[in-house]
Amino acid sequence: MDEKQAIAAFAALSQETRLRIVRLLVEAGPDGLPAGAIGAAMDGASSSRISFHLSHLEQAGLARSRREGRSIIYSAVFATLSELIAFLMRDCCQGHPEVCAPAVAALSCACEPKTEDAHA
Amino acid sequence: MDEKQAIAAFAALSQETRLRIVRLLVEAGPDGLPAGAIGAAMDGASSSRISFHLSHLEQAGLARSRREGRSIIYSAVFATLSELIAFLMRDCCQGHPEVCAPAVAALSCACEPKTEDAHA
DNA sequence: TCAATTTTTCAAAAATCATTGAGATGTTTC
DNA sequence: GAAACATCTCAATGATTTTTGAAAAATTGA
Repeated sequence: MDEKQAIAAFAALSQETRLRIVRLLVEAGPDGLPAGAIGAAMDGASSSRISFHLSHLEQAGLARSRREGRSIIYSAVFATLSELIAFLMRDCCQGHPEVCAPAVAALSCACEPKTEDAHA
Repeated sequence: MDEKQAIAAFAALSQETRLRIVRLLVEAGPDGLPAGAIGAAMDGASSSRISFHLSHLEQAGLARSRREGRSIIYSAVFATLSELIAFLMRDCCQGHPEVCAPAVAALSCACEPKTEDAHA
């Protein structure tokens, strides 16, 4: 991930509705959710507003879409999220392990850092 | 770090000049750099422009300032960067270890994830 | 084919953000 | 105290982003 992509991703995540959509899509997993359901989850925001934010997220590489019947299903692009975390760590760790280490340690989710020779 | 803080941090990082300033400050370490030196490093941007971006970063908790003689020295707030990474991981990992694990593995910086019982 | 459903597109209005330049503030040196 | 230095504040301007509402496209079912 280069600087441009990172900036686009940060911009996409710096808006309340979009950040909430991303969280929703991450929860939803690879199957994703139809645009309508996403809108309903966002205080029933107008369809054009949701469409705007969804295409913004897609533009930033954080979501992808596929048509299924008359619905359009959006799902999170986990690779981009992963790359964004890596970007942030690369940028922030330069000689400062005290930045990354706590973040990794604070990780109370299902992620187990692969400790077997993880120096890519 | 709550949603509001995360949004502020993402917004701060989603602007080229600010992202570059953050990188510079991270490189500079805890000693930081005077505003003038930061401006000089940014293609010699005008002082008011740099001041605007620096106070934006300070507002977002990503930088702090102290006066030293006639200079004002800015330095990175590593804790916020760390929390932002943790926020992103928390959000993105929910049941999806394949997101975090590669990011952690891709970590080619000096950060060694503390593997001794790091389940805080 | 017609009507209903789902979502997008588009243009206009509103809101927010970035840059500029002038002037103000605090600090040091003489 | 005056001059020089480093940075900030403020108002004006321009640029970008967000929201809204109306209309258009794609799909399904009768």
